[in-house]
Amino acid sequence: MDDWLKDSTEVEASWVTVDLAIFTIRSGQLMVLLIERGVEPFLGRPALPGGYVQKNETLREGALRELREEAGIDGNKLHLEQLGAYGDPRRDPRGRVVTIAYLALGPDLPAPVGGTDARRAYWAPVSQLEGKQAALAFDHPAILAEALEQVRSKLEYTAVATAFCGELLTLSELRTVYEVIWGQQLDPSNFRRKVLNTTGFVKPTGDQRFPPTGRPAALYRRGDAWLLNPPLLRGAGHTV
Amino acid sequence: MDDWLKDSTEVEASWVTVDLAIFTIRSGQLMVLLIERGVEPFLGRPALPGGYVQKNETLREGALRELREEAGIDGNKLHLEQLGAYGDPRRDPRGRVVTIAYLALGPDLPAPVGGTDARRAYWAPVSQLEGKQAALAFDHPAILAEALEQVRSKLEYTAVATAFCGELLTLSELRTVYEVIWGQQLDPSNFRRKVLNTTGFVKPTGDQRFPPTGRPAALYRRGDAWLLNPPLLRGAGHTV
DNA sequence: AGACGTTTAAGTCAATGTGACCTTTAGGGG
DNA sequence: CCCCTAAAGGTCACATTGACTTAAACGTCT
Repeated sequence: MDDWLKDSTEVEASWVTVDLAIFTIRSGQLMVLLIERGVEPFLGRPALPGGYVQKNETLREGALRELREEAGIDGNKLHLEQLGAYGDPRRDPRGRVVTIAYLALGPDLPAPVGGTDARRAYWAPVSQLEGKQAALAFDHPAILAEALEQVRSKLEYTAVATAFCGELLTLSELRTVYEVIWGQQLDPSNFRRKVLNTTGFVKPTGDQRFPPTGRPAALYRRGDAWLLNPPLLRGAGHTV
Repeated sequence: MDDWLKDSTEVEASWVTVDLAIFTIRSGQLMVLLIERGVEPFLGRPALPGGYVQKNETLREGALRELREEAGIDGNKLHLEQLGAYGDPRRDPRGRVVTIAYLALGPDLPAPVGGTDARRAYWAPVSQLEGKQAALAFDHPAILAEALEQVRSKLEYTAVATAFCGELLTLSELRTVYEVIWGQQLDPSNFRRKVLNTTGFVKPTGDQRFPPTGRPAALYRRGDAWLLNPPLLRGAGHTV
């Protein structure tokens, strides 16, 4: 890169990486995808998957590539949005590394495979990680915390909850997403009323799904609306 | 920086900058601070203020420094939050430049002075910029658009509106912030009821302010609450 | 001093949304 | 056929909202 770009000796080039906070719901728990680092620094420590942004790719393309390489996940199937940039000069012992964190949400995803820089990849329950600041490498505890708050908050104001469900979903499934992520029970009847009265949240397909026991559930598809108006607030009420 | 960092020849170092979308309200209009570029590329074109992140400073510290250098504004007085990272490899003709956009909001700020890379700095009414995609340099039209949507949305769910007011504020001032940014009139009486019923939005001081005409207005201070529960939604209703 | 204009403050009321709870419906299995 | 279970649909008191009206507290003008 040309040196005339710099207008001060205090400026230096940086490495730019993307890190991914990938969430899914498995066996009734909110899970985040972690890797065990196969290279220094933090060799052997758990971390969020990620890697260097390459030449000629956008940040989002880099995130999609790492999603495929490190987690073996096809990014077209899930929701991907930028979370923010983390650039504390001391966040990486190797030097100035600015990372762009991405948030990815998907339905029950396949068991991941290890990638290039990772010994192995696995789903970790979020409940076991919260509070344990020391576990993850780099500033990944902070990134994970912000990602979690982002998810919990976006459930209220957007239809992002459908990203955790498959193409066809029942209202029970959707309600379970909220219950797992908010850690609080919701009234099934009121939830149904709220969702169906919010235009564009879900649209009926006419089909049904037959659970092992109980009345069959109507199947829905994601609607066109993204912002929920009015929002679906997590009130203090009804924590069982 | 050590070369062993790179794990692929496809990886390259990047320049990292911060760009600022600084908003204030002046003469009943939402204004954004623009500079006229004094260097290539886009020489002479209007742009958001910004510059390179220096060694040993965090991204936020870089944003605060640019705020001071390019706009002559003390960052301690205003609200500063990160908006997101923009890293399309074609966004800067000089090469790979990843910029971290920051959003800054403040009460009626002083007339700005030009800085190092800027011929001059000035407040531009947002209403004159919206839609005119060609005016701003780089991808700053997109950054400005996202910043605006962020502000409009955050007014609903957070107490960020107080950032546009001074330390002491009246409910009319606060309502005007909403009206200017949303471009829609609000019912004074209902607005008052909503704000005062939201615990922690504002707290009374006991003092009064005497306008040139009319009944004196009670003075309030910012409250402790950041998230508004329930939110203050901009319904379709009451557009004058 | 008193009437007036202006702005803040407070009150009314119908319509709507919410939380808690109950009843009915439609399956599968003993 | 009855029981269990989960979905679907309904009830009702209560809180919130939007539109509107009324009262209070200034400065100013006559």
